[in-house]
Amino acid sequence: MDGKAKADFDFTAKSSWEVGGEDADNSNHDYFFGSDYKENSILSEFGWNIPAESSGVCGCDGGFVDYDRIGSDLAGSRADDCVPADISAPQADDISRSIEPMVVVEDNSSLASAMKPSMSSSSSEEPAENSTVSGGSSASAAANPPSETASKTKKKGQKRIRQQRFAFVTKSEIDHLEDGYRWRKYGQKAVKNSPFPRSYYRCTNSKCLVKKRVERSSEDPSVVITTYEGQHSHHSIGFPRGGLVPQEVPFGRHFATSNSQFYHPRLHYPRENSLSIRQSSPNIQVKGRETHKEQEASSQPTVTGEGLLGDIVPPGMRNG
DNA sequence: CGTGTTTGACCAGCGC
DNA sequence: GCGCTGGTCAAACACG
Repeated sequence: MDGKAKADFDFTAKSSWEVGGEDADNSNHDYFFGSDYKENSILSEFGWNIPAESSGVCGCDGGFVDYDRIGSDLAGSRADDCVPADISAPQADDISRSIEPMVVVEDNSSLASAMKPSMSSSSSEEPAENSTVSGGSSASAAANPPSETASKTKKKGQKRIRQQRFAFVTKSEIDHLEDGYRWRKYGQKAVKNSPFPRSYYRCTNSKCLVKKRVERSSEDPSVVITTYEGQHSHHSIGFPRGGLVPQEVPFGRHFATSNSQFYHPRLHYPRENSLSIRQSSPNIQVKGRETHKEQEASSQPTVTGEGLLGDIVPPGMRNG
C-alpha cells in the first residue's frame, strides 16, 4: 500500500512510458499525448487521424500531460473542472459516466526496433499484429493452427515484443468501454498494488490481433485505464483506420482536460446502448456474472443497425 | 450450438 | 539461479 501513489500506473513505468511527445521523430521514445500535431502524427501511426483543431477544446491549455500528473489527477483532482462538452450529453449523464479520456501512447519501437527498424513508418496496411506481437504465442497461435505449439508451449527464444500501445484513461463506471470493435476476453490477472484485476481482450476478428487491457485505477476506482496494442487490420465495426477517420465520422470526439486534451474514439454512445448499460450496471462491479453481462452490454455495440454500426459501417462490412 | 467468459496453469522477462 | 510479475493459453463453463 505504500508508495501507492503511482501504483496504478505501474504499467506505464514498467513499460517505460515516458513523458515527452516532443520526440515524435525519435523512434526511440515513447509518446505521450499532449495537445497538438505531434499526437496526431503519432496517432496517425496507428491509423488514427485526429483533427489538429482539437486544440483548445474547452478552452483549456492543451499542454503536456505528464504521468505524474495523471497519477495525481487520478487520485481525484483531475479535470473535473473541465469536462468536455460532449460528455455532458444526457446519455453520458444518464449512465453516470463521466468520461475524461486521456490518451497515452507508447511507441514500442524501442523494443520492436530489433525486428522492425522503421516502426514509425509502419504503413497501415501492415497487420502490425503479426509483425510483432510478441509473445508469439497468441500471434502465432492465432495465425497457425494450434499444432503442438499452441499447447502452452510458447516459442522459446522468441522475445516478447509489444506493439505500439496507447492508453485511454477514462473516468467511467463501465469497465469495458465500447470502442467500436468487438472484443473477446482471454484473460484476467490480479495486478500488483491494485485491488482491481486487469482484463485482457483480443479483437474477435480472427485476422486481427489487436489487443487491449482494461484495468481500473487503484487510486480512483472510477477511472478505467484501457490500453490498446496494435492496429486493427480490418474495418470492423468502425474505428479509425484507413478511411474511417474521425473527421468524417460522427463518433470522433476530442477532449481536453485542464492540462491537455484527449481523444476518445467513441464517447457518443448510442442511446440504446446507454440504456442497456444503465440497466445492467448500476454500480461498478469487478467480478462475478454481473460483470459478464455488463461487459457484454458494453462490448457488444448494439449491432442492430443503429448506434455505432449504423453510424459508420454498412451491414456488409461488419465482421466483428 | 455458437459465442464469449472464467480461471488455473504455464511461460517469459526482469530484477535481485 | 531464483522468485516475482505480467501476459497468454485452453478447458470448462455460462448464456442466448
